[in-house]
Amino acid sequence: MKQLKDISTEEKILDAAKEVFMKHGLYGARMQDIADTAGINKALLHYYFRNKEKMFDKVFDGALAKFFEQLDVFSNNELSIKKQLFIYIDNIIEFYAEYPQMSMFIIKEIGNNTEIFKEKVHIAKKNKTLRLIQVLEDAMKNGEIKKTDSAMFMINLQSLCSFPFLASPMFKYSLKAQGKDWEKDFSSEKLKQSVKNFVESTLGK
Amino acid sequence: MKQLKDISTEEKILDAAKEVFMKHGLYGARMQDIADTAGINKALLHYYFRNKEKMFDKVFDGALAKFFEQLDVFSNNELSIKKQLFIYIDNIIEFYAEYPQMSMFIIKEIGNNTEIFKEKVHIAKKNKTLRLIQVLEDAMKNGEIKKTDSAMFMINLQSLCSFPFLASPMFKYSLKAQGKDWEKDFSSEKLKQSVKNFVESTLGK
DNA sequence: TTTGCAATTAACCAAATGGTTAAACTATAA
DNA sequence: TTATAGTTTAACCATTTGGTTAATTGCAAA
Repeated sequence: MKQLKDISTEEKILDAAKEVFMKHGLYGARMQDIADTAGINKALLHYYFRNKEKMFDKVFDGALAKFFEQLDVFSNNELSIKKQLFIYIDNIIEFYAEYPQMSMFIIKEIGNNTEIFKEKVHIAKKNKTLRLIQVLEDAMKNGEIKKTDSAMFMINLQSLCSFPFLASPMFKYSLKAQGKDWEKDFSSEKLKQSVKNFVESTLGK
Repeated sequence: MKQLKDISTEEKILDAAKEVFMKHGLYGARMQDIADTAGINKALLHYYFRNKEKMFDKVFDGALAKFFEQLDVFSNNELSIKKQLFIYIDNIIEFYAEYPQMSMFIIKEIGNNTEIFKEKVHIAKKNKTLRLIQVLEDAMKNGEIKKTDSAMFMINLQSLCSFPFLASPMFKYSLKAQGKDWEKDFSSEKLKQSVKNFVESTLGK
């Protein structure tokens, strides 16, 4: 029972920390806010995690690990490149639907401290090596897909998948002003289809 | 000379405020940081702008006005819809190249306080009414362009144009890890072309 | 030169914030 | 029941932060 309660409190804190850090970032997040969100005394935060930065690291590392998990698809050489891309699109969009603030979170922290990020990514990636661009260029040479600027393709792909979630407050507002309804006009499924269309028209033969 | 100096100091403060607010947002920005960046005493900030929020408003209102300026193209009915879109793409990408943090800035503030944002937008838009979606749907009915989900098209378009600038720290890092160089592989011109290709293949007949 | 007013600064204040500590509580093993 | 160890809390501390104030500087009109 003791063990169970321990985990529960630590869990409560981590959940609250995730929420608050995602919203405000390391810099803007307030310890009291996290404590209130978790429904516990502020001192407990320091009891479980020595200080703000250590707590932030825990949250950030978890986020990063989940982020890199999505890239595993491209290690599967048995699938065609397009199949791999389609699976990746499904996964990454579902991931962003669950953690809409994730890309902003990562972008901000990467910008604030490139060196530490480099180290963290190294750990999160473990032995995995991501070579999406290489995989793409190989497939282009094979004639498996149309030739195109591989780096720009990757940028476009990431843009299409993550921005809608990041910017949903803006889109909600903008669509409403034009007599549309975000909840009706947007869904993860629609976005998946739309991104796949983009891939098809860019790479498909 | 007095008048000129006044403007110069106020200008210095606004430039510094823009820089710091863009980087950290209202919540995370520090008045001392702004003062240091402007190279003046902190008290001067309160001398020219009563307080932090008022100063933030000035910066935010300016940003918002510039943002909405880009939408003027769609009021020009003499150009074909595709021409309008191409001009918009050129303008908005150049805008983001100059203010890379702008969309994150707007998104964050819209999310934090929808009501105030609504009011600000109302002022920034003035008499302009934006009906990009309506314009698109009309052109589809005319047979001027291919039929597609207009809301999703708008979302995709915004994603492609603004995310690369937002996420440039991430892309820089990611490309480097794959043996590529962001400075070489990415340029506003390349992005413009890429987005235009997207428009062409989505709407073109 | 002197006067007067706007611009600028150093020093200060109250509130907020990250962090600490000692006491109190809780559950379990003896 | 009691001793013990882990858990939780209220009260506190030092620093930071937004904001104020009174004094100083600079400059233009008299």
